[in-house]
Amino acid sequence: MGIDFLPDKPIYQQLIDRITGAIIRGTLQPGEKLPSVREYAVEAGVNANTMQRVYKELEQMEITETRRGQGSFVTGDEARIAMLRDEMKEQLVTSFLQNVEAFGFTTAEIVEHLQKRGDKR
Amino acid sequence: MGIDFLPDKPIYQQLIDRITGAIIRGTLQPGEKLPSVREYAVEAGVNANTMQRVYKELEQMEITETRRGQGSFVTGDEARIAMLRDEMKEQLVTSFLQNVEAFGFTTAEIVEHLQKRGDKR
Amino acid sequence: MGIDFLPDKPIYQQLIDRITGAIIRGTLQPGEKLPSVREYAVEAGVNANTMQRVYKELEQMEITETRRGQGSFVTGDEARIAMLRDEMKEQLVTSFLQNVEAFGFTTAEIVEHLQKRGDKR
Amino acid sequence: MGIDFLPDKPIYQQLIDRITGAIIRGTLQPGEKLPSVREYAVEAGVNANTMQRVYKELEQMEITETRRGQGSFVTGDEARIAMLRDEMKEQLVTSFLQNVEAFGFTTAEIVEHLQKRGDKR
DNA sequence: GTGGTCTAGACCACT
DNA sequence: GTGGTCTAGACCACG
Repeated sequence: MGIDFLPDKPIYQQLIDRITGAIIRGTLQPGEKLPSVREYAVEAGVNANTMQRVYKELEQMEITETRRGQGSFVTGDEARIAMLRDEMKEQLVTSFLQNVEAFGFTTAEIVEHLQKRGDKR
Repeated sequence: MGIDFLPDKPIYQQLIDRITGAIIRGTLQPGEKLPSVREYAVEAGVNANTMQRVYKELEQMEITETRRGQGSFVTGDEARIAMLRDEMKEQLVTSFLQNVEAFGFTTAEIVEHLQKRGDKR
Repeated sequence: MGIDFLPDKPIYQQLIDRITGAIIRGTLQPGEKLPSVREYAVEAGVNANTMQRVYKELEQMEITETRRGQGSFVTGDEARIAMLRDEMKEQLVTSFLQNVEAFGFTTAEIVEHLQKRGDKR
Repeated sequence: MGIDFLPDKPIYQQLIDRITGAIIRGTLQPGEKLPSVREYAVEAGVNANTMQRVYKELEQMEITETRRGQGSFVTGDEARIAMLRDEMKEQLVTSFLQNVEAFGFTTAEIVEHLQKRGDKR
C-alpha cells in the first residue's frame, strides 16, 4: 500500500499515466468499475483531492465515465481505447525523437542501443 | 531571434539541452568560446537571469569552464565530452523504456513505429 | 425502458421537469393518476429513492396530490396548472436572458439564431 | 470588491463564464494580460486555489495562455475567440430549446415572450 | 457511500 | 512575484 512516485513529475500526472496504462494494457477492462476516489486515495497513499483531480482529468480525456453516486467506470467505447493506445504510442515516440534530434543522435544509433537494452529483459 | 520553447519543460532546461546537444554534435567544438550570457539571452529571447542559470549548471556538469573576465568555454577535455555523449544516450533510452513499459507496449512494437517515423525525415 | 438523462443536471430534477412538462402539455390530464413510485422507477431505470424524492417535490409544488393508499394524482385545479405553465415560461425566459446578457449577446441576435434553429425541426 | 455568486452553480464555473463573457464581449482584448491568480482571487473574494482552477480550465479551453512566471494572457488567436463566441451562442440556444421542448412550449410562443421582455430594456 | 466544491495554507519551480 | 502542486479537512448533492 502506497505507490512510489518519481520526484520530478506531478503525482496526479503519474497516477493518470498509471491508470491509462492499465486501461491500454487491458488490466482494466472496458466498462470496469474503478475504485472509489477515497479507496484509491488510501491505497495510493495520496490525498483524496489529488485522486479526485486524477479521476476528473481521466473523464475529460473521455477514457472514463463518472456516474453520480455510483463511481467511475472505464469507458465502454473500445474504439476510444484503441485510439488512446495509438495516441499514447505516437506521443511517446514523438517526444522521444525530439530529444534524440535535439542531442544530435541518429535514429539508427538509438534504435541499436534500444534493441540491445530491450533484449536483456 | 527568439527560440521556440516547448510549453511543459522548463526553459532553462531546454537551453541546457540545446547547448549540450551542440557540444555532443560537435557544432560547438572543445575549447570554443560560448556567447556571453547577455548576448545569448537576447538571441534566445529569455531573461538574463535564466541564461545565467543555464551557464552555471553547464559548469557544474563540467562541460563548460568559466574564465574570469573572459567568458565561458566548452571544456577542452574530449574524453569528458565522449562520456557525456554516452551518458545522455543511456539516460534518454532508459527513461524512454520506462515509459514504454509503464504503458504496456512491447519494445519490438515501439521500435517498428520508431523506424517508420525516423525514416520519413 | 430507461430514460436518457443529461449528465450535468440532477436526475431527480430532470424527472420533475419531465412530469411537469407532461402536465403542462396536457399529456397528463388534471386528476389523472400517476404510476406508482416503484413502477415509474423501474420504467425510468432509476433508484426508487430517487423517484420517491421526485414525487415528494411535485407534491410540495402543489401540482400533484398524494392520497394515502391510492397513489399520486395530478392536481384537479386547472387554474393552478395554467399558473404553473406561466411560471415555467417566465422562469425559462428569465434565466435564458440572464445568460444572453452575461455573455454579451444582443436579444435580436439570439432570437434570429433561435428562429433558424427552431424552424428546422 | 467581492462578486455575488449564484447559489446553485459552482463558483469556479461562474468565474469561467464571467471571464469568457468578457473575452467574447471584447472587454478583455486578445493578448491582454489577466490579473494574477492571487490578485483576482482577492478581488473576487474567493480562495486562490479556486481561481487557479478557473485559469487552468480557461487554458484547457484554449482561450487563454499561461506563460510561466509571467501570468495568464487572453489568446491572441482572434479566430479562436470568434469560434468561441459561436460555440457559446450555439450552446446557449441549444440548451434553451431543449428546455422549451421538454416543457411543451412552442418556439413561436417563446420567441414572442422573449421579444416582449427584451424590448423593455 | 459516491463524487463535487470550497477553503486554508504550505511549499516548489520558474522568470 | 508568477503559476503549479499537494495536503487536510469541511460540507454539500446525489442515488
